[in-house]
Formats: sequence, C-alpha cells, structure tokens
Amino acid sequence: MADGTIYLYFKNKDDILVQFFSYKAKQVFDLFREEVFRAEHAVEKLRNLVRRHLDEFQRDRNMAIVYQAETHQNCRSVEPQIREMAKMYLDIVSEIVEQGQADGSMRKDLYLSLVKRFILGAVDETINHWLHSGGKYDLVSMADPLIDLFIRGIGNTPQMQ
Amino acid sequence: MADGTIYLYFKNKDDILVQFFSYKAKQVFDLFREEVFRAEHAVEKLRNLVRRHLDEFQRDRNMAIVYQAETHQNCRSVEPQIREMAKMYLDIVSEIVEQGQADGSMRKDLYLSLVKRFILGAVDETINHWLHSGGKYDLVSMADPLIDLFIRGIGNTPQMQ
DNA sequence: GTTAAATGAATGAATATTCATTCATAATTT
DNA sequence: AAATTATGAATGAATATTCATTCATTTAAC
Repeated sequence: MADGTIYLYFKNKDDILVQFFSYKAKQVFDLFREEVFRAEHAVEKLRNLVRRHLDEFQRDRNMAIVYQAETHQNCRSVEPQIREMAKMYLDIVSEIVEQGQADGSMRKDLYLSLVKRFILGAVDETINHWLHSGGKYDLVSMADPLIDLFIRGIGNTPQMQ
Repeated sequence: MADGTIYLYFKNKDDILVQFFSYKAKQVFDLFREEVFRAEHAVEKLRNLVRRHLDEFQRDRNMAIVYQAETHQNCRSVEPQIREMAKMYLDIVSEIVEQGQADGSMRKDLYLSLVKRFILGAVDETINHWLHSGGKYDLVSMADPLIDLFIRGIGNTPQMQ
C-alpha cells in the first residue's frame, strides 16, 4: 500500500488508532460476552473471560503491543476513547462478581471498583510479561493459576471440612 | 533551563531516562527494604511494601507517569534497563512470599513467578487508574484493601472457627 | 582575564500529511 | 458492441511537522 492511501480511509494517525480499537473492541467484547454467558456459575464465567482475554491477546500480538502502550500513556488525545474500552471490560467483571456475591460463591465485603482493577491489572501484567519475554510460552495456560489466585488469594486459610 | 543544557550532563535522551531510573531506583528500593525489614510477619511486610510503593508513586507523579509509559512499551532500547528495576521489585515480593510459605501464613501450592506478577500487576493498575483519574483521591488508602484481596482473594470460603 | 557553564537558534532525520496524477473499471454514447 | 467518457480508488513525490541533538555565542564563576 502506498503512503497516502490510508488517508482516504482515516482522518489522521490517531483516527486509525481509535477506529481500529473500536472495531476490535466490538469483535472481542462479543466473544467475551458469549464466553461469559456460556458458563453458569460466576467463577466459571470469570475463568472463561480471563481465558478468552489471554487467548485474544495471544492471537493478535500487535494489538496487544499497541493496547499495552496506549492504555499506559497519559496526555494522549486518544486516551479517553481507548480507556472507554477498558471500562466495558471492567463492567463485565463487575457483573460477574455481583452474580458471585448473589449466589454466595464470592465474598460480600468487596470493594468492587478495586476488585475490577485488581483482576484487570493482574491479567494485564501477565500479558505484559508475556510480550516482553518475546511470547515464547503459552499465555492461555496462565488462566487457571490466575483464577486460583483471584478466588483463593495467597493466604493460607485452613478450610472447613 | 535551555534546550541544549541537558546535553552537557547526559549523552542523549535515553541516557536521561536510564540515569534517572537508576538514581530513583536506588533511593526507592532502599526505602522498600527498610519498610520490609521493619515488619516481622510476611503479610505485614507485604502490606508495608505495597503501602510504600503507592506512597512513593503518589509523591512523585511525574515519575509514575514515565514509569507506566516505559514499562509498557515494547521495542524501546532502554527497556531492558528499566525492566531490571521491576525485577528487583519482584525479587522482594518473592522473598516475602517464600517467608510466608515457611511460616505457614501463605499457601505452599503457589506458582511463585505468577504470584509476583499478580501482585505487581494489581498495584500497577491501581496506580494507573489513579493517574488517569487525575490523582484526585488518596492512593495509599488502597493498600489495605489490596492486601486483603491478595491474601484472601474474592472467593467466599467459609473459615474454620 | 581566563575557564567553565548555560543558552537557544539552527539542524536534520524521522515521520505525518497532502494532492496532482494515474489507471482499471463502469457507465454512456454512437 | 465498439468507442468514448466518467469515476474514484490507489499512488508516491512533495510538503509539513516534530523533535532529538548540535554548536557558535553569551553569561557567570573564579
């Protein structure tokens, strides 16, 4: 493709970014919701969500690189529009956690807006590490250990029999 | 200060970044270790570490902005040197978790290298959200709720009496 | 008065953007 | 159905912009 061709389809460089993300987001969030509704219980919903999240980022490494860079930048003009997408993700997590609280599988005393970021942050850092390691290992295999950490934490709390 | 003045003290732009980070890292990691050794139990060490982490980033917002941007960028020449610092942090976390496992306060069946990133990721995302919100609220107050999530997770596992 | 430090306009390499032109295809005319 | 005309997507050379870096000059220090 020639240099100028892209400007027939996009206003400027930022517009490419924003349009790409809103296109990709539509695609990916449909998959996410599908994956979430496939499961019945909250924990399984969360597991499916995280697994699909990792899977999509592993599938599209360039998207992962751009996403990581753009969402961790301040003072970009396109920032609000891209962060809007992260919000959609956080809303799915909220929904799942609220369901988990309702059915008793998750604690009631949770600071919900922190829980969302706690989960997204851990998944994001998992992806970030995978990117910086050159994508050598299988990212999706991190889903189950992550869910285990999210649900049970690292503390050694003896369970009831 | 005039444009050119900085080149009397630094080789180039990347050198500014690397020198700044290694200077800051020395400062901050001394504080971190001090904070960690101040506590006796592993959980309290982790709490002190996270609290100090949030405190330092809240204190130096510009550092936080640059750190977030640089650690989430691929293909930067300075990347390895900055990631080296994240590694130091991860090593402190490792140490704490291993102590926690030894004294029985943390689970033995942990995927340690994932636990490190799980904790760093959640703290990082907490900082990132604070940055994007314009730093309006108190970041340090997130430390205790975060530690609670790290230790107990979000699952509702009834405890022994 | 000599040395050292600071200045900021100038540079140029990298990259974002424009726009006159080309050309294959579609539509219209004979 | 052959010839003519219109269309608009693609091109890429030309231009605009950004930004890290330099260096001749000025200012300050001793």
